[in-house]
Amino acid sequence: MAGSTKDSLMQAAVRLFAAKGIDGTTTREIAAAAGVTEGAIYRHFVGKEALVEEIFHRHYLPFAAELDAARGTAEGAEAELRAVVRRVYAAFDRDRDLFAFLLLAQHGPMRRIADGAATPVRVIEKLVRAGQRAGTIRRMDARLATQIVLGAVLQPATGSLYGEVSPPLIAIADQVAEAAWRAIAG
Amino acid sequence: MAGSTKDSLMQAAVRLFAAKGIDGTTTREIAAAAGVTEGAIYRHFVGKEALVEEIFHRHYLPFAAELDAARGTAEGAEAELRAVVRRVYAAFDRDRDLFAFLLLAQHGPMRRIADGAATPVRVIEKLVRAGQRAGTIRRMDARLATQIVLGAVLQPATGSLYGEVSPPLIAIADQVAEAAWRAIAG
Amino acid sequence: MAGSTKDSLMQAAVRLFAAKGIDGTTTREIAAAAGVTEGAIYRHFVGKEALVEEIFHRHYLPFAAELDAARGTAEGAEAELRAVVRRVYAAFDRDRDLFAFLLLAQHGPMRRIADGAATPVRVIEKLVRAGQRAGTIRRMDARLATQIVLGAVLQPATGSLYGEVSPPLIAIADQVAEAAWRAIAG
Amino acid sequence: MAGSTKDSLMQAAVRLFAAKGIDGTTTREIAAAAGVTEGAIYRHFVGKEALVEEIFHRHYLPFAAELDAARGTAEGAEAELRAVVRRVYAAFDRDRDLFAFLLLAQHGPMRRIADGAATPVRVIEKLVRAGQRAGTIRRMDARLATQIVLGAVLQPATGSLYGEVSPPLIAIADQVAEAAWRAIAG
DNA sequence: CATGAATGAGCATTCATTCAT
DNA sequence: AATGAATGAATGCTCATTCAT
Repeated sequence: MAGSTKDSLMQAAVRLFAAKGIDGTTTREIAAAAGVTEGAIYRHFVGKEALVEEIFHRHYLPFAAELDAARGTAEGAEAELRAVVRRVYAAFDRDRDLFAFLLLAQHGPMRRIADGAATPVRVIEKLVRAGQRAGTIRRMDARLATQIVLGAVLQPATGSLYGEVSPPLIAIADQVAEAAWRAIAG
Repeated sequence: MAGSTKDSLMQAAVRLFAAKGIDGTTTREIAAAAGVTEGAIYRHFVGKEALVEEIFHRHYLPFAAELDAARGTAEGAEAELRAVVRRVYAAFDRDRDLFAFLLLAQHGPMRRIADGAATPVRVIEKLVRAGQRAGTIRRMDARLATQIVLGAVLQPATGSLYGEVSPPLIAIADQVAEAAWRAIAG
Repeated sequence: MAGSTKDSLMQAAVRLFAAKGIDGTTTREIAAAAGVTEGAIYRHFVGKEALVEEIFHRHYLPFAAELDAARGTAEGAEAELRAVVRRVYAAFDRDRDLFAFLLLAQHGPMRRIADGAATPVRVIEKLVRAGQRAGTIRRMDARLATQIVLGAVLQPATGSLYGEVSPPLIAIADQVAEAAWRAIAG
Repeated sequence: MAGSTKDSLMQAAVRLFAAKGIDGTTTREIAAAAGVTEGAIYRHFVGKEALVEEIFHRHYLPFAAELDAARGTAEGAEAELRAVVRRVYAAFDRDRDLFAFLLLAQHGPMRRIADGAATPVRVIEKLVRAGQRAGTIRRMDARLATQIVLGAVLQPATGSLYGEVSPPLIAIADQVAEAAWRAIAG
């Protein structure tokens, strides 16, 4: 299959980035983990930064679209939120390394890239604003409400990475969705 | 004045770490920002890692103690939570760089250090368990409830660093405390 | 050609080590003398110390074996000593830098390595003990007799490095061998 | 007493130089071993090199004079040699560190300094030339004969530093002197 | 005399990247 | 496509030395 080495590199990079950070991971380590030499990286990516960006693009924006689609299938803000949380935790359970990478990449060099785009944050914000218009979500700053929900949902995922919460996360999805809902319900 | 250079170094380091990450900040940069040469770092710290650890120790554990004290002055879990959130946001407003550093250092090399100790996380957990015993907080996994509250409180701080929420945070402390409370209230 | 850069590095290192000592020679200088950049050193050696050790291993123990072989071809301790001295001085004339390096490395970090092994010192000691059993060498502490012979043979080589004795040393090999022999003959 | 710190520094330096070489010993280590701070070194010496030179001057040339005096009290080359060896080994037994330093300093930066001067080497050479004139020492290149004797005498000292020969050396002085004498006797 | 903080040049080593094969 | 050798800049750190106190 075409791109086998490229995939190995991206997979190895995700694992290492999740464990040691982007700056803390060297090209040598990535190559070694993928079973190739450093030079091979540059056959598939312009450089380390491009490798990071490609992983991010390949997963972050599609993930936002996936989330938005899940939201669209539900009726009412509460059901939408439950659908979104389920989808987030399913993604987490599917590939923890990738999720951890996405979590930390947002604080790093990916800030600009994710700026205007349809990110997961914007999906939740849309949901919040619709709920407020419908009167089911309390009147408060929508950006703030979004951050509160985001934190309530993502922090258990982070906590799971560090052993504070037991996997799989899908098992607690509805519980968290309900808690997040009460936090902002009108 | 005692410790002037050492303090300059720590202050400069916090600012740079918050902006570019620990691995992304060089000793050269820290020294330049503090107005000294690199060698001076090593008169005050064993190495870069020791500098990171000293900043962490000097602020993280004391911060947890401060939080626990704030919690102790309030009556009932709801009031306790409000007091804790106020204290957290006051700390954030006081020194955003330091708060940002503390936030990211937890994911990095500080994990072990903060392990058993009386961390902010444990302060909230204590509050949650007490509330559950008193029947004011819903019966659910205490660790999970802690993570939900933690996320609801800290994510707005993170969002503030990235322009999603307007400073000062103290202005929204009670609002957030109330939202976090509803999320877990019985 | 195999190992060209590696060989250049080792050759350059030997020359510089002989002239300025191991601690007194920098990786910068070695790389420059070999016509490469510093980084190239680390493709071939784990570090500076490993470079020193590899030079030592590649020459010191083989040299001991060569000496032992020369000893084995002669009959009687006196002839053996003459054969050994000839071989030592031939090696010196062949590569003075290498010999100088071997001489000084023995006092430095190579002490342990050469400890139990079949070193040149042990070759001479074997010769001495055999001579004593045969009655051609005086009864005295074999270790001491070995050191006396060793000094009588090596000091002219050291002296040659400093202009006290004219090269080539092979020209005085028999003379020195005879003097060393008389020193310990029965 | 005046010069107490200076003496401590020189004594500490000798010990460290003997153990780790001159380049391998740092000013920090010397200061620490002497119980002062680095700055104190520069109150007594222009720099590290001056410290090395002062130790060398204070001991090497006086030692040569002592040797020459010892030689002068004996009658005939053989007796002279015995007197010299006794004095050398007595010096070794008195301060092994100092002797080891002197031994290695000769290969290092002290070469020029010791060049024209009345060094121990020249004392032995004088003895050899006189013996050759008197007919008691074989006719051979005097510089070579000097090196042979030098090696036969000093190598057991070096060997003693490395555990090949048991101290005290004064116990084997006459034995070594006799061996060295036979090596060059007519 | 001695300290302790600071310097600035230099150290061994590592990095992301290039390129001939 | 991939390798393996090489680069050159940068990294964290150490060195001998200086100097105000």
